[in-house]
Formats: sequence, structure tokens, C-alpha cells
Amino acid sequence: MIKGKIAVGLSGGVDSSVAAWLLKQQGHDLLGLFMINWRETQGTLSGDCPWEDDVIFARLVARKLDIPFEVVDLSDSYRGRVVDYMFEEYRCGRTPNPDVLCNREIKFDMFAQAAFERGAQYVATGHYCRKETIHVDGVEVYRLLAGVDPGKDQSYFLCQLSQQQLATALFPIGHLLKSEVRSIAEENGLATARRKDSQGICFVGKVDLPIFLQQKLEAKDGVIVEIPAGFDGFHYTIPGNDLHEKLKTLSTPYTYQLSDGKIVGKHHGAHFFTIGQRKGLNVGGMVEPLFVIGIDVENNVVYTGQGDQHPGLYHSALFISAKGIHWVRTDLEMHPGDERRQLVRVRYRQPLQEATLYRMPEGLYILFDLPQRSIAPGQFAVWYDGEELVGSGVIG
RNA sequence: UGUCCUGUGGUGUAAUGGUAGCACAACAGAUUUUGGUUCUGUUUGUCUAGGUUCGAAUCCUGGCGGGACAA
Repeated sequence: MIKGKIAVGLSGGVDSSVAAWLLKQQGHDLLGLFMINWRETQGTLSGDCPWEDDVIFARLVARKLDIPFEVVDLSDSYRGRVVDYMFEEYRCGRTPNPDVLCNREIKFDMFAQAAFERGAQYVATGHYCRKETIHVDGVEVYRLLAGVDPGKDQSYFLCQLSQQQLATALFPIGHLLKSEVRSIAEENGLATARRKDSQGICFVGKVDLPIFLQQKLEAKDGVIVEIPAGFDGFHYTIPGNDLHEKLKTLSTPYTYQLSDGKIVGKHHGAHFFTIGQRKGLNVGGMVEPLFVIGIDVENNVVYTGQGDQHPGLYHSALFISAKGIHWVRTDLEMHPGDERRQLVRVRYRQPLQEATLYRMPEGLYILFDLPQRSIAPGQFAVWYDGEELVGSGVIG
């Protein structure tokens, strides 16, 4: 039962506006909060202060609903907990997911604290996902479920939330379709009804990533190497009975050397690329497009393969170190030796994939029924039981 | 230095006398609360100077550039 004041994170978009409207209809005591996460314009497209327009819309909605409104500046925390992590991951040749961190570290941590300090008991957001409360052995357990709109489910971005964080979280629009959200906004005269959905890193806005990254990561000229499809280091299945060894091999990212291929171009820093990337390589004259299949930041080499069927683009397994495993459903945690069938995705909006999870002493192996395209270290693998998000982890 | 071959958009190629096409790249838009992917669209070219021809990327000559062989 929801009791007490609810702080709604108003972003100036239609989703959070409708979330607030619905709560208002239900008669809750509301507080609208707008958070500033990023104040700089360096590297951002579309020019100046993207949040200036947003805050105007957020305020309009708050006024319309007749609820108190306040702006909280969390840009220092955002820089320290999200942006610095981003730079660091890219520096290591990995591909971070700032929005997953933003939810774990900012919206459902710093922002929630700010809400609690203002007397709120709950924090509501405009995410397309649902929360359900059940009882396990007499203890309340929160389930994080996919949004009902199959095209908008955003549970992926909340994959790092804890039971504690879920306890005070509310997702008022998770049972609605995007189209329904739009029409509710339209019918009730919310100013955000027709605003374009936000894109890009949340609260920073659309950025030109290489330029954004160059604030902290320096450009270094290096070579682009094409690895032939016939390279003998690829494997999706391997013979043998030693499951553990097999999982280790299948989940290890392929590594290459200069001598494994031929130089086809130049780049300005291997750390600006990500696995699976096609655009930006600036290498033409190929029969099929080139995709990034490996990044060596030590030697500053970008390895590529030709065509979307190149074997270097696919892996049938991935590994998550023991300390990188996160259980949303802590009561369903796997222990060394356990094995479980789950549905898995390795990026937002990817259709769920059939897979088997193997918990070993050193971590968790996920073996897919079908090889998966461009699994990028640094991204989050998220596993579901049906529509319930059970756990997640950073791909190693 | 001599002989032979070759020179098409940013790159790789197609068109051997009749409107210069394709792929990749690049750029733009769409999709997308990460990165990336994907979709759609757009831009850009016959090395140069002459000649033959109704008409030349295509044939001829010179120049320039590249490659191979020769010494």
C-alpha cells in the first residue's frame, strides 16, 4: 500500500508527465522534482543547455497538476559517478552504459535521497516497466517486470537496481502503451503531449561521442586491420566434455595480432571505437562493410572483419565476474555449481535470447542457444524469467 | 635508359563508340533514454592536351602519373 508523499521525477518529457498525472488522479500527495545532471555543452550536439527547455516543460506540467515543483542540481554527482566511469571504461577499450549507471547511482540514489529529504516516501519515474510485490518466506520481495509496451520496455536500464531501491520506486506508466501515454497527455492538455522523445545519454542529450570523449581521452593515430573470415581463432562450439573449460573458451573475447590480418586504414584512437561498430572507420572500397571485431588499446589497433556474417562478430557465450553479478531478485541468487535456463539480452531493445546460465566459482557464464552478434565488454547482460528481470552483470 | 602494360567519384570496380552504373566510405534524415546496430535519402568521377567521329571512358598521337619486364 502506498502511503505518504511521492516525489515524481519530471524530466520535461511526456512519459514522466503522464506518470505524475496518473498519480495525481489517484489522489496522492505529490512533489515534482526536476534534476540537472549535466551543465556543460562541450561535445553536445544541438547546442546550448538542453535542460533549459526541459525544465520549462516540467514546470508547466507541475503547475497544471497543481503540485509543488523544485529543481535539484545533481551535476556534481553525475560527473563523479557516471561521466568519470564512462571515460574510464572507454579508456580501457570497453563500452560503458551510462544510463544504467545513471539509474543506479543518480535517479534511484542521489535523486531519491533528495526526495526523501523533502519528505517523500516514494520516488516515481516515467520508465516503461512495472513493479510487483510478493512475499517469499514472509518477507516482501519486489519484482521488476518488463513494461507492457513491447516496443518500449525499459526494464533493461533498471537492471542494476537493488531490492532497497525498488522498495521505494514507483513506475506509474509501466502498464500502458506509448500511444496510450501520448493520448492521455493529449486529452488532459499536458504541454508535453507532443514533445519528441529524448534520445542519447540521459540528461546529457545527444552527443557526438568522439568529440565528447576527447575532453578527457587524447587522440592517438593508429592502424585499422582487417582480419579474414578464415582466421582460425573463431569458435562457437567446441568438442570435449569439460564444460568449465568449454565455457571459458567460448566466452573469451577473440584476440588478434597485427600479423593476423592486413592494414586497411588509420584511426585516431582505438578507445573511441566499440565492438560491432560499422560507421566511422572511414575505410572504403570493400565488397561488404567493415565491422569492428576487436579493440587493442595497448597497441592502439582496431581490428575489423568484412560483412555482417564475419565470424569475429559472433560469440556463443559471455562471462561475468563474480563481483560483477547483480541480483535484483536476491532470493533467486545462483551459487557455484548452479545452472539455469533464462532469457537474456545484451543491449536495450534486443529481443530476449534463449540461454543457459552456469554459475562457477569465478563468476557467471551465459551460454546462448544461438551465437550473438557484437557482444561488447562493459555493456550489461540482463537475464529474465519470462517478463521478470531477475539479474544482470557487466560483460567481462 | 629501353620495351610492354595501365590511368573511371574518397576507395574498389562496371560500362570497349551512343545518356557513366554498382559496392564500400562520407554526409543527412528516420529509429533508439547507452555505445552500437538497422532503415531511407544525398553528394562526389572518366589524368591532361590535341585528333578521328554525327557522337569518345572506350579509337589515334603527345604529355603527366602508376606498374612490370629489360640493363
